[in-house]
Amino acid sequence: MQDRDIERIRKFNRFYTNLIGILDRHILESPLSLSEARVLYELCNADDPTARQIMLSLNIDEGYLSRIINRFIRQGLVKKIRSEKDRRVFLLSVTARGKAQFQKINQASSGAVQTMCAGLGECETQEMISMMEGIVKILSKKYENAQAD
Amino acid sequence: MQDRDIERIRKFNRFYTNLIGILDRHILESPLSLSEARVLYELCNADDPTARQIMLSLNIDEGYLSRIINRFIRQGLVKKIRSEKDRRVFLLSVTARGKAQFQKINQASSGAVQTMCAGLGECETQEMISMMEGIVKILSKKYENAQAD
DNA sequence: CTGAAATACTTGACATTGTCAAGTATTTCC
DNA sequence: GGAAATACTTGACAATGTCAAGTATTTCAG
Repeated sequence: MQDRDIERIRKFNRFYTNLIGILDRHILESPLSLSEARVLYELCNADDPTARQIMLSLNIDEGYLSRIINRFIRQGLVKKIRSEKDRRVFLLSVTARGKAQFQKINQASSGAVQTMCAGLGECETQEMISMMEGIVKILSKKYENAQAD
Repeated sequence: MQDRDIERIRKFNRFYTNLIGILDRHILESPLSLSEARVLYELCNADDPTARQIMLSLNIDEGYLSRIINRFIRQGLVKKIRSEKDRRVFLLSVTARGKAQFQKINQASSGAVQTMCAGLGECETQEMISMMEGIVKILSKKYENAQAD
């Protein structure tokens, strides 16, 4: 691959980093931080999640995560019950309130995406989405479940 | 735009956020933090940069930036001279040492991109790049100089 | 069966990163 | 000439993330 190609990719990366930064700022208007939002996302989308599992899939510090989860519990967003199979682990579940909070963030996030696309024509939008999916398809061969480098 | 479309875009955003996170971790092996690296990038790529200008283009806190720049000066990466035209502003310039540091980060960053693309065929790579540029083209109508939301 | 090692989570201490607001110097413009 | 605006700095602090040691439980080699 040529230097010129790398430069083009990096240019995209800079552009998209910036864009994601703008989108994320919308989410930060919620009572949750970015990391908290990601943890909640993970909790809502994994089945029978545990701290360890989230730590691995989010590649987040174990202690930091422990505090986030316990904050969620204090806020009534999440419950944990000790596993009967292995009493070291806690099975985590999102409460109704947690799900509501998640929905709120979700809607804010979707709203931000809509804002980002406002003004684009239907055709352009579809084109863009299929390019996004094309990129994922090409890159996900390597980065499917990549957490480390 | 349909909910389904938003979800597809958000999926890409999650994928790419994750990918950028992986790439950034390479840069963090340098002595500069991510923000510092971005400031240095900006300093190296703007002409006659000033703090204010960087603050605007990076959308970073003024005080925070001030400290980063003064740290750079202490480290001999940057020099500032008071503008004769307007003695409130400082004209910033990157020293040889600063440029060397920048090159180092640059190379690490390019290396990370290469790793990310390793294993892709020439054709796939070109396809991917043109999709990236297609996305930028579509979105940059709105987000050309977007800093705020 | 026992005890050393491994695993899951917690906690304290701390470093880094980022934010807010007040402060100084200079310039602009009525 | 002086109030308002601009460019930058500084202090105080909050948010975020990291490291390592600590507790409880389980696994597994001998």
